[in-house]
Amino acid sequence: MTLPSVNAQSVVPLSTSELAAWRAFAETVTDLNSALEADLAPTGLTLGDYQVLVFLSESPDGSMRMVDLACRLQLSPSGLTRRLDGLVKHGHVDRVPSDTDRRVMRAVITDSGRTALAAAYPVHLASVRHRIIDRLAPGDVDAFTRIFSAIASGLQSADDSGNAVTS
Amino acid sequence: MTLPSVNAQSVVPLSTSELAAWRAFAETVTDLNSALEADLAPTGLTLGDYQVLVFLSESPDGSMRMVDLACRLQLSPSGLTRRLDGLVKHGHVDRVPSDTDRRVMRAVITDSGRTALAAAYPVHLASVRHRIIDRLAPGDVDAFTRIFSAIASGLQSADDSGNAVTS
DNA sequence: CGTGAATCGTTTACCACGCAACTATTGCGA
DNA sequence: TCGCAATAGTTGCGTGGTAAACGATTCACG
Repeated sequence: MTLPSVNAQSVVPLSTSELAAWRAFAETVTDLNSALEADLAPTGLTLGDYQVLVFLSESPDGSMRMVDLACRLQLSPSGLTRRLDGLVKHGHVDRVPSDTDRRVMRAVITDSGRTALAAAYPVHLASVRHRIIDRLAPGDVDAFTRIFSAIASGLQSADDSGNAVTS
Repeated sequence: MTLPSVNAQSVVPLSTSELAAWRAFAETVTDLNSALEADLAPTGLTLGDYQVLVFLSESPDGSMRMVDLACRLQLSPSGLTRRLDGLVKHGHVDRVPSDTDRRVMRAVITDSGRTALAAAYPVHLASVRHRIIDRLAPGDVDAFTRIFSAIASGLQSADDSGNAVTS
């Protein structure tokens, strides 16, 4: 504890262009999410509901274990329980106990769920395209992918380890 | 139901590279926010608290009207009221009624608030730098700014107007 | 086998936010 | 100047998230 918190003080500040990048990002993400949510709202699905249906529909048998689904959705177990409650109430998803492991419940997309997803898909597609993709200059699509892949890869391991990010 | 919902169907799907960009973004943003929040947690401030203090400290007299602050924070009036409750309780912010308009309350950053902000600043700076900026290739910083400025500009007007986004 | 650790899902606080209703105040127009 | 719409902030309520505690089940290992 004699060392002055290792490296917190010695970080080189953001340059003007770096600061601009960070601010543009931070100020936009919230609004963007709100817009995507609002675009999807007329379909009767929230963005969260939509993602559940997407993941389930992409599964070969249209079902997933709760744990796996929660992981994909970046949701806590209890959060997924609540989110599924809504989808089950609307008839878009069924809860089915696994026959091989009596601890696990599988979420299964219903016909109603597939119908709702099919109806929401073009709306969401148009939303993403108009709000984001169409705003990008030709070369920026790849830059976009490159940037967030790089950020994501740095996020995987270094949670509270602090400095062991890379070199 | 004869017409295929006007224009939802006619949207051109995402290409492989466009889809990759969208997925990389969508899957990363949540984790990134969690990481920034976790990095800042040891300072005793949430990201939301931090932003309040930043905005107040940037004001010439260290104070702002609730409405203006809520707008900057992209928060509802009630949301700001409650967020300030916490900061006031911790002594980082004072509520002071305006002397020119008795409807308005001004949030004022206290010495304690400036101290907490000064302590949190290098932590947050290091967080943003390590999580984001240092991950970017040289030319990508400007691409980052360009991308989110473009997205933000498209968000400003077109809320539920649907298609009047641009051309 | 059998027992203790690990896993799975839910329930129970608790917290943060938005919406709508409400009070107080201001400002505009007849 | 009177009255009414608009504005500012707070509060009650519903929603949706997490963390922690809990029961049920499975797994690993002696």
